[in-house]
Amino acid sequence: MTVRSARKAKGHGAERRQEILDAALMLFAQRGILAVSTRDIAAATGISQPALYAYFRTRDEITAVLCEQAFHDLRTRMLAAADHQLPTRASFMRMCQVYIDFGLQQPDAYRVAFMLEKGGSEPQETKARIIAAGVESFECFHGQVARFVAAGMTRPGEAVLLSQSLWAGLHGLVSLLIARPGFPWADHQVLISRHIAALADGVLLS
Amino acid sequence: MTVRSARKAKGHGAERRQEILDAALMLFAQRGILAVSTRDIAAATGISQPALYAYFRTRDEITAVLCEQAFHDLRTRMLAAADHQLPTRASFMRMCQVYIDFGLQQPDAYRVAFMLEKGGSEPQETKARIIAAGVESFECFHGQVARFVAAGMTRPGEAVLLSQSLWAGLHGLVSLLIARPGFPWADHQVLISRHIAALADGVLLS
DNA sequence: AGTGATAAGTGATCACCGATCAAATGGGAG
DNA sequence: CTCCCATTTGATCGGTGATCACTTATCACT
Repeated sequence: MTVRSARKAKGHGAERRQEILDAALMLFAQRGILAVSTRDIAAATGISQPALYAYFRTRDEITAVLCEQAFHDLRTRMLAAADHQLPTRASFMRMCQVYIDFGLQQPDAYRVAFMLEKGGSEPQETKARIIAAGVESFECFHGQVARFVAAGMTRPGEAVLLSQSLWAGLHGLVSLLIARPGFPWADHQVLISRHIAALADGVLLS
Repeated sequence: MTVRSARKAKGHGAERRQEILDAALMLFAQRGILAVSTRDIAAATGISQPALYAYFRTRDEITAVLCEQAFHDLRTRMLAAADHQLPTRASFMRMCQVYIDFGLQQPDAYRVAFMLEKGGSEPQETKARIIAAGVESFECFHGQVARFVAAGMTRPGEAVLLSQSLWAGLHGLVSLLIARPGFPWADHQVLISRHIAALADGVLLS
């Protein structure tokens, strides 16, 4: 009797799982999340469609895992950008820029986390994981904002209010640019700069 | 040969169409847009599912029409709120409040207009109508912002930049409150007030 | 090396979806 | 009363997510 059965078979266990995630990520970015079926993912991975369900309970769980990975990335970026930075207006704006860049570079993950329709059925546990990933990133974000509050640089108001308001301000631009790419936007660079400046004026003391 | 065939049959022509829209609106608000099928709408209207296609070419067209109606309402509200108002900071904040109230009161229409996933296929014409409804509302919004710009009350920058930035700021809070009702938000009233104040500080001259 | 247990993978299938079609229905015109 | 045709429908199509019993292939143990 072996203590642990290290069996791996064809799919090589976790490797197959990552192959599925890679194929799904590519297809999502290529055709849009809702336009990709489990059969598409299976075909791109090189396995049959039912085989997916050996690694993921539902289709939504695939998107959830991809979402978690993306938000882990966002957290890493925000912490890296803030590390050893004094709380100045410049670093405040840099933090905003990091958030916006993330959303525009990972539009699918961002969509899943913050813009998706509430599913009709009840994959509560899966959905909870997605929201938790977003919340975790927000809390990291809130931690950064709290530094500016502690430094006395912000307008009056509780830190959590300022954080949520600022977050909403950033999210608004990101989500609109993602959801409505065909809108006659002003030049993205200029618009983003002006928006960040407006947010800074709205949150920081002049 | 009659000049105009005023035939009306069972469905009484346009009345049936409105009945379908009413039933769909109720179901959308009740279960979420994606969780309502054409069979559900038909059953709630009291007709068979294929009968829907005599009034709407696709399911998406039903949501599009509901969306257009809702945005017509938003336009009406914004114009009513701004009528005969001098451009003051108070009226600026009132305009923001109207926009936010609309989004929170018509979350489904708002979702369709600004937060929906790009469909896999190509109902270009239907989608164009939805976007057009949103754009029309934005242009109305832009017209209001332009009044504050003309009055010299705003920070430097082109009017279109200020409008799009402000719109994004408002949209961010609305869309997040809609999409993530389970998030540990601060008190809505307080959060909205603080957010509007921040947007005013970011757009208007102090 | 041979064998049985078991994980991995599959074809077939289910219920449901949006959409379409030929056939049935029923109210107005002559 | 009869015909006409817009309206409505049951049946059906291809596609979806998910599940099932079954086959396949790998490993542990003799």
